[in-house]
Amino acid sequence: ENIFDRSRMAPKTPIKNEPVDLSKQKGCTPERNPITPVKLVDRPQPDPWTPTANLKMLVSAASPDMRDREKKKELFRPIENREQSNTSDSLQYNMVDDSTVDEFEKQRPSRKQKSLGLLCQKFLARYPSYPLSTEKTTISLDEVASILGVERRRIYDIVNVLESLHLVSHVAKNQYCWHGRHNLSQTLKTLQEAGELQYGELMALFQHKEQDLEYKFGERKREAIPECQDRSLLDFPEPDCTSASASSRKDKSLRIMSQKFVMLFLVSKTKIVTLDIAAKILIEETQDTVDPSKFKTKVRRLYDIANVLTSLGLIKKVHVTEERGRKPAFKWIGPVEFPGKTDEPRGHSPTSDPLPTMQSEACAPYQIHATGKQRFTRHASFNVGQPCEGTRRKVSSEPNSPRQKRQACIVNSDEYCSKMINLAAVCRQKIAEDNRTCATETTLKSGRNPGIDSDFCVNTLPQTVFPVVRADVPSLSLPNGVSSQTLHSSIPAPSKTENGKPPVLPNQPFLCFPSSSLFMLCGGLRENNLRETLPTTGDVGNRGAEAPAAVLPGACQKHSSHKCTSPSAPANDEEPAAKKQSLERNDVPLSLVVPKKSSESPKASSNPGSGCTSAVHLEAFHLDLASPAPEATNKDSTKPLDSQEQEKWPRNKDPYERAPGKEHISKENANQPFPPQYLYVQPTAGLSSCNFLFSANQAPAAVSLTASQLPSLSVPCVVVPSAALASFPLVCSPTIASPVSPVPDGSFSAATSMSFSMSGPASTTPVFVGPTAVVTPKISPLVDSQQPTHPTLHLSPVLARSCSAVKLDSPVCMGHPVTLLKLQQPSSTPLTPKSIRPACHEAFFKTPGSLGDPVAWKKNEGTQIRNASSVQRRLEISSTSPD
DNA sequence: CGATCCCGCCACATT
DNA sequence: AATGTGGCGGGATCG
Repeated sequence: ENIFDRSRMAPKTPIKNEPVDLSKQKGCTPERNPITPVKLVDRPQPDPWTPTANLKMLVSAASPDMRDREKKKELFRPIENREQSNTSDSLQYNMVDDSTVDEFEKQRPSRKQKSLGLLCQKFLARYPSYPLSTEKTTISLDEVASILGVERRRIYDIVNVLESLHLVSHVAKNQYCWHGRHNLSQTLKTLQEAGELQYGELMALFQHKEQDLEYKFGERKREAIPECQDRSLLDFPEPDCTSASASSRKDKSLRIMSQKFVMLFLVSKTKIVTLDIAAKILIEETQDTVDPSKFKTKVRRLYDIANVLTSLGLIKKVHVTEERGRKPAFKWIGPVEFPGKTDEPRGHSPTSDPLPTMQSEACAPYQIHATGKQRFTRHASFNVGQPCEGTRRKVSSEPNSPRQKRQACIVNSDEYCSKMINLAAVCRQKIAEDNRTCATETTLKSGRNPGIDSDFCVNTLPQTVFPVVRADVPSLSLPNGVSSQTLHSSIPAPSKTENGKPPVLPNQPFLCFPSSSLFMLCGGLRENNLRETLPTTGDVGNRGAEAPAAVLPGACQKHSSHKCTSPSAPANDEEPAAKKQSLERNDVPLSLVVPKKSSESPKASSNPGSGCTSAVHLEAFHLDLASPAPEATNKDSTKPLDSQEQEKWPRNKDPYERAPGKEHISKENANQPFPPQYLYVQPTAGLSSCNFLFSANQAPAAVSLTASQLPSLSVPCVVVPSAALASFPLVCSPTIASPVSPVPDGSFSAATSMSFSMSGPASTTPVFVGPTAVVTPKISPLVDSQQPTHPTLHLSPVLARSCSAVKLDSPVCMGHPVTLLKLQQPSSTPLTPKSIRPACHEAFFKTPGSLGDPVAWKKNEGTQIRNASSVQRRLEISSTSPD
């Protein structure tokens, strides 16, 4: 070091460092002695040099060199690192020694250059946003700190925020594991849900205006509310923190603050949060008396967090001018839709890894769900996907406990808002009660799951709720444009409807059968024969029961890596949570029908295989598509997918026009008469080992299948061993394989066959069954290519999406691109002011996911695609900002 | 002068 | 006790 100093610093050093340097200097060079004194004399020293400072200088000076040598010189200019502010002083003396010094001086690190935001960018630049699942990237704090030329403390600031979003995880001492943004949307979704529970009302209050009212309603609408309420209510009261463990003060840490901060954005209607409001909300304890100092401190922290979030591209700084003047604020510019769409799918699979942590940390409140344990188990398995598994273990084990504590803490913090919340709570309770009546059964189901982790709870609850909420089917049948609207409207309605009809809302498109084991899934495909299955659904449907023929094969694809839907039943079957099975389609299943017992009968009748299960769960997902013709008979569907797709493609070209909204949809509809629907019948516990999937019909699929290869399968139903399902997530993509997919139908058939065979044994890998041939390998490439082009995406992309989705995190598969689009549009569309539907969607998705096994899809193949989320984003963008 | 937020002390946690 | 973490707030810098 000394040497080093001499070469470079020598001149400067003397000036600055009085005592220390002197000693050193003396040792080193007598010459300087004289100098030093002079300097001192000259300058009374503005510099507060401290021994530490010297050390720092040395270190900093050294570090840069190190970097250059060792690493690439790339990084930054040494300048940054150096703190020598010696400038003036040094100049005088130093001039002699080094002219170069001056330069450094000039460049002195302006504050900005050292900002946390910039530092964070550098940090992020070192790691891929979407690392391959296979590669686990470990981050060494010391290493990074030295490379970036900052103190480790700063790295903590960054890492803590990143950890709150699950971009990294704390593996071990000084070691963090980089996950990238694969799970980001999932995390955000979770946070949003949590946020709604905790802050929805508060935010509404803060954001006064008439909006508030709406806001509240909207929130209530969302599934979260009811659920949350229960939880929240429960949780809040609990002072658990204390008891649970000595809550370490750390619990409140930056991490939690960060999550809460993000929640505020996600809950905020405007997506803009002012610092003061955030600080007020986040300050624990009495909101009444806001200790000024505390407030100030909080704001400081928020700046720290905001800097990191800004670097992540999730928020941006803005100013809001209010009566009083302009206030600093931040606007959320990250993804927003997860709830409904993107997230849904993800929810399932992604939940596995990310959620656990997330939930534990952030969402202490949600514990209710039953699903928990199962997930846990799976959870472990899930880990596979993630990069740092080995580490994970630790994490999972270790962190959990601590995190739990944290949760407790969180709860407490929430309490501070209790007053405000209480008001809301009252309302919620009412609502919740209503819901409960309806949901009770469902809940019970969830409850069945023996082990429930608090972590998972969040998801499950909402899910459970959803089913309940949606009652009406009518909307389902809706024609195109209408359908989309209805869906949305319907969704919101429920919440509002709280008035009284919990179980079935008139408006709602879906019927809820509390205990029903059946779920209907509606694929984007036009014809789903499913409706037959459900009386109510019938509307959806379409043609008769027979229609359903198109079996899953076409519709559903399983992908080993993909997460598709999950079927749920936990592999074990022990607890066949009815819901779990839900498939998800990521698509946006508009409606969900859960006919319970009653439904069973119908289904059973309808289904040949039904016999297996006395209690079958039927899940129906509905794509919003308003397909023009519900009528579209099977036969229509029978049209070769290709043809349809082809048509679509061309159209895709014009996406822009469509984009605006419904119109777009209508077109699609035209193309696709119906969203395909699938019925998934789960065997009740133990009953059958087989699961049946019925495709509403996708003609194409059916056709292809039968024609090409699965003559035997002519039957509309696909039977999948429950066990298999459990282990695999099913994805049903009503949509046809995009033309892109090279795989011929034959492949498809093969796939199907495989699925069956697979089912028997418990294979961990999910099978993807698609009407069209699905090619796993291909998928990835396709996805990539497609992604870039957003417009096209929506159409063909189905597969891609599904794939992508799968790859990513989302457990759910998106089967129907179209549907998604539609949904999004509406949501994105300015038309409906309220974003209600999103919530609904989310709930939707969640349900399956949460219920369903938490398949650990996410891992999937190594190659992960940016997810559906990205796609969605694009979509949204396109739709939202129509050019 | 208010908005930002760097810096690093020091308490607490972990090893 | 050493070391890792990270809460916290003084006070510098920015605009």
